[in-house]
Amino acid sequence: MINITFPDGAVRQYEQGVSAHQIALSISEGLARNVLAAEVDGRVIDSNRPIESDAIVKLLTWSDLEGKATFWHSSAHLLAEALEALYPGIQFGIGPAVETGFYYDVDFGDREFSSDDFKQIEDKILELAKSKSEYVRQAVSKADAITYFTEKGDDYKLDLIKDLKDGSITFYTQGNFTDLCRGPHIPNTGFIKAVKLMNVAGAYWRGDESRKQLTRIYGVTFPKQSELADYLKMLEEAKKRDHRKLGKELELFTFSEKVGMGLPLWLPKGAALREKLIDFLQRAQAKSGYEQVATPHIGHKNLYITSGHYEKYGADSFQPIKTPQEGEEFFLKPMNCPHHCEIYKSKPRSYKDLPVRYAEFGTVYRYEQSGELHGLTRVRGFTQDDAHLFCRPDQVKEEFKKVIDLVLYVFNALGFENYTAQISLRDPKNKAKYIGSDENWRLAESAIMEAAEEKNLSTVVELGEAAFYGPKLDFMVKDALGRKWQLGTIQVDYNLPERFELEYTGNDNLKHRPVMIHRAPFGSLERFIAVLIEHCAGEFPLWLTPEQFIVLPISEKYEDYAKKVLESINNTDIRGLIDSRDEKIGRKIRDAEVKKIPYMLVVGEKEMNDGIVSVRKHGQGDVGSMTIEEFSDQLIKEITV
RNA sequence: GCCGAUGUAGCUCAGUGGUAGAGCACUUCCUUGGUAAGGAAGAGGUCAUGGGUUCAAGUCCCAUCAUUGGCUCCA
Repeated sequence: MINITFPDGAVRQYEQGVSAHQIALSISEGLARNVLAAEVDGRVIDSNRPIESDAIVKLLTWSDLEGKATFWHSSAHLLAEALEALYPGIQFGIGPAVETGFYYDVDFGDREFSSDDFKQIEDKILELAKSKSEYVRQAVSKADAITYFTEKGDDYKLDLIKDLKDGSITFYTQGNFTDLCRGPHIPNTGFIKAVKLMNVAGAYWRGDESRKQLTRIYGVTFPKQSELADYLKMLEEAKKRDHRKLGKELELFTFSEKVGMGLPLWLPKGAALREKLIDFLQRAQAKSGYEQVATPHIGHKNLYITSGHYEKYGADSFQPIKTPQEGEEFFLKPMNCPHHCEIYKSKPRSYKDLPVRYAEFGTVYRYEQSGELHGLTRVRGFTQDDAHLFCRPDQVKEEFKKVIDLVLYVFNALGFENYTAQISLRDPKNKAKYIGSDENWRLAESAIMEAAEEKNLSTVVELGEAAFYGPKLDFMVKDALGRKWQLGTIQVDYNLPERFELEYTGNDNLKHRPVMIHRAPFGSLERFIAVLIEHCAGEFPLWLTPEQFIVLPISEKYEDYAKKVLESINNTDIRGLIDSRDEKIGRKIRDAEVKKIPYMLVVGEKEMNDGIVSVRKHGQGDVGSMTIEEFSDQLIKEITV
């Protein structure tokens, strides 16, 4: 007998070699029907694999992340079986589960393939699923594996096997399809009740741009038809929040082919939003000892040679602007740091002066590949809420912690709760990619880790994600479609001070090198606003909304009173407008609701006589009447909270 | 940059090789109203651009540009 410990701590005894399925069956038949796989001592295995010794066992169902992943991985195999049945002779790359669903990379050879073929494949998948074929695991020798895929003619699988150790190779077979696979899998294909192929995309074999591009087919499956329906509905809802759609509808920004791709044009309401965000952050920064600076949009080539950016990005950037006479070359500024370094250098510094904090809403230009551009989240011209802190080595951690506080203040004020913090460190196996000494990197990396820990941030550490000049701490937020975006960033930099030969005089009367910290709580205004739009579905916090209230006169006769209301409320902190169109009140209300204007003030005979306004709140309806002053006071109060 | 999809009025979109369409928005007129769309008329188009096939192309083919879903990239 062996002891099986459950997640709740309960321990039960079973025969040696018992399977997760049998364990489930001993608890209830319903559970057994739903078990997809099992986590045994932290490792996920098939539910029919024998458990030979004492173990901690978690039965995995659809409600577990690992259960879903197993389900989708098995679905990928089923997709492959369907594809092979429909298009004999095609070759397969890899087919893993992803965050939502799965994909399979396929080499169709000369065959054309497009999403028009989805229906046929989906039908085939459902047909195969109905046969309830078991997923059968089989350990094979490396030689046998090679023989099998050589006969089958699948070069990609052979490429994968090449890197595998003999004795660790397993095949999984369901129906007529056998795949090289570590597993685990669900018991049989019958669990898969609903399928939807989502899209088709190109993907390089092993993610390498120089290798062949395969056709990647994305899909998602569910154990119930209704879950698929819910999922599709959720996607529809998410689409409604897309910042590109809302940006257009709310007249925040636009793009013009003539101006150029990836270069956003801010419309009046969008520009107002930007101004408010800038003002908000500048106030917070002023309190934290930042000073505003301003620098030009271009910089001399030598500036970027000094900074190292020319060597690293020169060829992949916007190409230089040349002067007609002297043959000088200037680059559009891709970042503000070199300029700020020169500002630091403009006079001698004492240790008593540090830290120095230079902030600038600096617009920068980067040549992003055309395929990377995406709404406001990836653009070629954008404004960073940039600042550079120059401090003594002993001040790094303290400054870092202050910046973390500032970022969290911003997130809190704008209602971002679901962020993750990522510490990006150097790839220890590829040190050539980075500028700077090992010692400097070690110092920088430990400063970030310690500051994050002392601020109780929950972080994930990613190796190889650091910038070439230093490690960083990034704050990531998810958009409406579940895509992760990096917002705030804090980066320690021991390299630029070196390259620019920045120094300060210490209390020992010797020259010392300051440490530089780059930081941007928003990341960029463009990306931040994009994520903000999706986060709040276009219903911004009242203080940020470009149009906070609208006066709706019942008819032309009350136009003058409406103007009086507008003028007595409008001040620098509150902005409103009048809808003086020749339309009925119902129509004006509808249009104001669609525009998501927070407050609607209906004025007619009654209001004019009593000097009041009838207030309607967006999404809530009529909230009663009050005097103009009462409304104004309430608004100011709401904005300052 | 690569693979796929898309491109028709300001917006959202119909359009089956044979005279370019709808709804909303816009302009004018009627209407002067009480909490989510009052009525009528009008104006608005090089069907992304450039080639080709055809008696005839928004429609079929090719190229280019842009948008878009991914891949690679993101100082």
